Amino acid sequence: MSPSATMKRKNGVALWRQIADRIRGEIAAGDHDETGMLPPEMTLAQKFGVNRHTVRSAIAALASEGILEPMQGRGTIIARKERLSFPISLRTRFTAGIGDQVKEMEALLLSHITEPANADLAARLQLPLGTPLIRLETLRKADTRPVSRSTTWFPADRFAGIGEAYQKSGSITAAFKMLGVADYVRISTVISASHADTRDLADLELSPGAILLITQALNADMDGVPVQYAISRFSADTVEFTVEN
Amino acid sequence: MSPSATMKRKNGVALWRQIADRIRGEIAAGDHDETGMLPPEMTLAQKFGVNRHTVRSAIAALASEGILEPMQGRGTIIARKERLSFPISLRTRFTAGIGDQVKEMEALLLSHITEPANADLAARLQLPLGTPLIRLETLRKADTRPVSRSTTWFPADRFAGIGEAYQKSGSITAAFKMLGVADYVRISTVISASHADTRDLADLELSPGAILLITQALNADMDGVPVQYAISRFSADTVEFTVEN
DNA sequence: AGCTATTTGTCCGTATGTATT
DNA sequence: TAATACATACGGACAAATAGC
Repeated sequence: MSPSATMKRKNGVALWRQIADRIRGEIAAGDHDETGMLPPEMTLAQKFGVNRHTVRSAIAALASEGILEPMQGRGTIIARKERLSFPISLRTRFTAGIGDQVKEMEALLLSHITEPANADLAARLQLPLGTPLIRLETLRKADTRPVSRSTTWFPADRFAGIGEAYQKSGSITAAFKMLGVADYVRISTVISASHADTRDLADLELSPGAILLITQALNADMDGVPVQYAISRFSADTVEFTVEN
Repeated sequence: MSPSATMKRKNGVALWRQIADRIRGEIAAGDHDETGMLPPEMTLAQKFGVNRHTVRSAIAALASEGILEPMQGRGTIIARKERLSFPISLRTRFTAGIGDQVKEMEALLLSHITEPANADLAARLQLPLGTPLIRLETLRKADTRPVSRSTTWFPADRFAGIGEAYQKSGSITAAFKMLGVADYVRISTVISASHADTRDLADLELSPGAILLITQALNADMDGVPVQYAISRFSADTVEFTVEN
C-alpha cells in the first residue's frame, strides 16, 4: 500500500524520522506550551496522514532523547529538565556537593555483603588478590527522586562494620569517621556515559532508553592508602558534573 | 491471536523486553563469540516463538544501548568497544591528552565566523554584552574516526586571526602561542550526557540513538583572564574522561 | 464506587523497500 | 541476477492505565 497522501519518504529518510523532526521542531517553537502535552497518537497520525504505529516510532525516538514522556492512559507529556550540578574535586562529598541544591537528601543501603577482591579490584585498592572486601549497594535520593545508584568496595579488615555505620548515618564521610578515618581524598575519577539497563530503570525510576553518567572513583586516606572504590550510576537527565581547577 | 507458545508476558514485562534480556545474557555468556554476529531475525523469532517484529523491538533496544549493530543486508553484529581516555586537569590539552592512545590525530575547521556575545557567553568570558567573538566549529578525529565536535568562542579583538592559526597548526595551544598566549589553564569543566541530534549523527558518524558526553570548558590565561569558552560533544562510545587529583 | 471513554502499550500479520552477498 | 536480511509502513486486535462522569 502507498505510504501516505500527505507525507512520503524523501531522499531515503524514513517517515517516522521526518515526523520526529517535525514534532521536535513544534516543541522547540512552543506549539504545545499551553497544555505541556502532545496531542494523542491518533490525532497526530491523522494530522501527518500516517499510521498510528509510524507516529509511535517517532514518539519513541523523542522519548529516548528525553524530550517526551509517554504515559499510559494519560497522554504524552513534554519533559522539562534542570540538572543537579555535582562537583568533582579533591574532597568530593556527595551530600555536601549538592546539599544546597535540594531540600532533602536520602541514602538507602540496598545490600551489604563481603566478597574476595578480583584482579581488577585488587589492583585498584592495592591489595592482594582475594583480600576480603565489603561491598555496599546504595541508592541516593534528592527530594525523594532517585539520583544515583552506587556499588562501593572497602577493605573488610580495616572497615568491618562500615555497612551498619553507613546505614545509621547515611553518609560515607560519617561512617569513615566512626571507623577512625578522619579525612579522605579523591584520587581519581573516570567519567563515562552509557544506556541504562533493566536494573537501572527500576532503581532510578527511569524510562527505557534513559542514559546514565557513570563514575569510577577511588578514594584514599591522608597517607595515600586506598580506602574505597566506587562505581556510581547517575541519571544523566538529573545530574551533571563540574570540575574546578 | 495468542502471543506465543514458548514465551508469554510475565508479571507485566513485555515480551520484547524479556527477549532483549535473554539476548543480552547470551551475549554476556559468550554464546555468539564464534561468529560475532546475532542469528537472523527470523531464526530468533522461531527460537523464541514470537513474531519477527517482537524480536526486532528487542534488537532495537539493544542497538540503542550500543550492544548490537544491525546492518541492512548483512546481519546484526555484536559491538565491541574500547574507549579513549581523556584527562581533565588544570592543563587540559586535547592532542597531548590522548596523543599516546592513537596513531594519528586530525583537526578540521568546519566553520569560522564572528558574532556578538549573547548574555550567556558575555558572562562566561567576563566581557560586555555584544562584544565581538570569533566562533570556530571544529571536528577532531583519532585514527580517521571522528571523536568530537566542538564550538569554541574567543574574544575577537584579542585573538584576530585565530581561525587561520588554528587551521594551519591544527592545535589551539599552537594557535594561542602565535597570538602571544604562551600558556593557559582550564578554569572549569562541566560534564553532562545527552542523546545525539541529527547533526551529531552526521558529523561524528554515529548511528541513531547514540549518546554523547558533553563538556563546557572555560580556559583563561595566566592572569586569570578568560580566553576561550568551548562546548564539545564526544561520542560516549569512544571516549571517557579522567579527573586526577 | 463503578462504569465508560480515552489513550498509550503490546503483539501479531502482511507487504514492500533497500542493502549486501 | 537471485537470494538473503534488515528497514519501513500499514492494518487490526486487545491489554492496561487513567480520567471523568
